[in-house]
Amino acid sequence: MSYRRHHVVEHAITVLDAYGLGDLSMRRLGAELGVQPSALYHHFKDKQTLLAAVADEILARGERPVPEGDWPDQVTAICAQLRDAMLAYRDGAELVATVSAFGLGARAPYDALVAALSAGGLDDRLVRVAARTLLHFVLGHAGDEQTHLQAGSAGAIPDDPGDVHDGADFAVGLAIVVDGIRVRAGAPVTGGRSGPR
Amino acid sequence: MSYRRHHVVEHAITVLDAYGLGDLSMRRLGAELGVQPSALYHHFKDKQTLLAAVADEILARGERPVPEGDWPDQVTAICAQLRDAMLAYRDGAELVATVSAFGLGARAPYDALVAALSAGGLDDRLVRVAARTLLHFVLGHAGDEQTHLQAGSAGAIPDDPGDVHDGADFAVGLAIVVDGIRVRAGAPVTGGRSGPR
DNA sequence: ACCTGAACACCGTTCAAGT
DNA sequence: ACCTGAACACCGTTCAAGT
Repeated sequence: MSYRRHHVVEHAITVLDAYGLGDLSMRRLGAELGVQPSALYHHFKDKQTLLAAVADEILARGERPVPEGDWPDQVTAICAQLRDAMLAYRDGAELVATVSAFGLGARAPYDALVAALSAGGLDDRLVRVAARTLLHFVLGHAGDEQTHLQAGSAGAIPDDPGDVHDGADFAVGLAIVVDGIRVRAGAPVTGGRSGPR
Repeated sequence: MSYRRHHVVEHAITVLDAYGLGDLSMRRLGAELGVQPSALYHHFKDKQTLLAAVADEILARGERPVPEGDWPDQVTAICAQLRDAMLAYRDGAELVATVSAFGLGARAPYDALVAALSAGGLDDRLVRVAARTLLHFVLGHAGDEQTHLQAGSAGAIPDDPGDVHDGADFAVGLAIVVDGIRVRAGAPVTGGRSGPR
């Protein structure tokens, strides 16, 4: 819809990536587009709605085809894609988390997870709980990663618990959740090494 | 420290619970305490620091002794306590999530989880990743619950994916994560039913 | 140590009016 | 349909000065 509306979303992403979520204001956005702030309210009912559109666009830009395979492979791929999409822009994870906390945007990843889990034959209740649990992990972990990533290239960060936060940590955390779902689905647990102790 | 500082935190919790995080401003807090907003900066270096103190106080108020038992029992109890503490005050989950995203507060639950997992004999790397994964699940789920809980007693909420969000969903999600940790630790998976399919 | 008063540099949102 | 101009009701933070 509306060439102008899409243009606003695109420029909002530019501002977000350059200055961060805290500096993404309606006034600033209007000014940079050469328009009064009030003009933006012709395209978006409020700031939340604009942010939801921005989040959805960021997620859409990161979209990759879901690979062939069983549900654990697909779920892993969807989660990795979601993480990559959020980390691709400054404060991307915080933005998506904010927006989805209000129940506004970021439905695509949820729907993709539900589709993969359902096709895997899990029952509906488990599908819903598992999809949300995966999402909570990915959003939370990506938020942590981004905080620590951006702390390196900017202001100080306090003590910090947990330390590492690289791709390897993400893979381990994700494997924990996927294995947990496997167990609950009654599937054999193939991924985990089964005996350091 | 400082009788006055603690008094400010206590009143901030009152305001939070009555009007929500969006209405918890330095100016309003000052006004209700019969003090200029600038006076608050004698006790807290900025708003983030005040919010971190508020979050920590809310978590402290929800503290319960960790029960005897093996690590899965202890971890489950710690997570349930954390959830209850956040749900006890309006916007409690959102507040704790915000604050811990900045790496400022909410270290107590993380430390408690690390202690329980370490005592369970898991290796250090797994302990850290597992603790964060549990935290992401609990914060995310509690945030969802609170959004839907408060949507009932106030403004409208859009479509909503995932639906249920009661204590039972929390238990299932938590069991998924705990089982996943069990698998990775090489422990026998006792909790899950092992065969609807 | 704790607080006041005043200022600085901002916000989101609404609304009549214009083209 | 899309935008302007002006206003309303706010923000967080700093800082000299007071007691």
